[in-house]
Amino acid sequence: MKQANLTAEDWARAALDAIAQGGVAAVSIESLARELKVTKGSFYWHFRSRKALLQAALALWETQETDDIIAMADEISDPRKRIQAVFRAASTSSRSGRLMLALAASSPDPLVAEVMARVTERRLEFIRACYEQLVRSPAEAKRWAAFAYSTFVGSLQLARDNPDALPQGQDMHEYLRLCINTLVPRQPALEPLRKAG
Amino acid sequence: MKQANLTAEDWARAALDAIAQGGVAAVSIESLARELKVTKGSFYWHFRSRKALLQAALALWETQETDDIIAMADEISDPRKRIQAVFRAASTSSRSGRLMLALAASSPDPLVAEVMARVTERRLEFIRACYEQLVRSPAEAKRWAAFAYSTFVGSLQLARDNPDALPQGQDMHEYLRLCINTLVPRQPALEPLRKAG
DNA sequence: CATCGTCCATACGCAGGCGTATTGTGCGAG
DNA sequence: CTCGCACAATACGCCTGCGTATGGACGATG
Repeated sequence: MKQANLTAEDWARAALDAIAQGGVAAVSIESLARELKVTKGSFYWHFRSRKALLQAALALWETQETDDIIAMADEISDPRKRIQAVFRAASTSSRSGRLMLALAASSPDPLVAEVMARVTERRLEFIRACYEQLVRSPAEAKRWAAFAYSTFVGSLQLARDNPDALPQGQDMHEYLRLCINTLVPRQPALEPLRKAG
Repeated sequence: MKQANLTAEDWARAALDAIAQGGVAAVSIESLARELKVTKGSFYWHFRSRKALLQAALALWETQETDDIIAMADEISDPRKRIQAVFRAASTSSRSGRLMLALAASSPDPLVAEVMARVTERRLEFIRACYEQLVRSPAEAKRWAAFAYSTFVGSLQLARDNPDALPQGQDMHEYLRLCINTLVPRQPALEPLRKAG
């Protein structure tokens, strides 16, 4: 009937679920034990401490996240389509977004901060590389990458906290199209004019 | 030498500081008391419970935030300059940004969720009204508003967690200019072409 | 000086979480 | 069968935080 023996990864996955739902602070050994229908005795056989559990959960998240997204996007050669694919992929998985936002929110925790910094760095670098083929200078590519990533993260947050603010259904597609079209320059040398203000 | 008697607002302000630094979970009466050099006895004279403190802090934040920003921006008549002003204002105050992100991260808490939803709603409505004068249809205005607000929130988060990702110093101005120029259509009827992909 | 209200300190009970120590249970190997 | 090991339950001490109860300290007021 039931899976008799738990593994360390089972605990790590449960921890990620808890994080997605209530943040890192919600990762308590005893509450996870209740959810897994066991007691602390089980936990302390698999892990030395709560800190070790968090490290395992973060490691699991890091590999999952990077593997899934980078692998998926690396198969697309056209840089424009690659950016679009990343955008669309991340806009669909709700849990993945919640998880990432919850982790980003726990940046005071140095354990989390280190992993988050590394993951964000890798994602930004990926996007930046896409833009390198679309704009004139490396500095421009960096700016566009930060711009696009910011929009992406912010949209996730808006979708989580104010779902009514993001147009739903058919209009959602229009919204995505607007973002993508705006964030992906059409000619290699296109950048907005500089006479604003 | 010292302000002998604390007020309820002193406690609320301290709570906001704690939230900005460690999230809502970091608001503990006893730690705040330590910081304020008093004991719990003081707190429970001013407030009935921790929940009451959070409510007061949230109320304080809501009025401060809306008053400051809306009042500042309402004096600018040109919708383009108004959007730019909001963007620039929010990009400068570090504490304000941290605070907002910390609150957004605590959306599971229904107390926080309600306030956040209301504040975000008001801000989005403000931006949407600006765009109404810049684009053709109301639906477009809503999309642009969500787009711009997402970029804004995401930039805050990037600035907090990966300050190196956002170009610093002089390049920071370039980044802001890129975002603003891209996010503020120059002619009333301008929207990106629809033949992408 | 006596008294009262305001503001805070002290002391307590209680709950929940971390980590440890000890004990139990099932199962494969010999 | 029994022995040993992987896995889990139980019980404990400790800390931290919430909330309460009660007792000052101190200034205003009469």
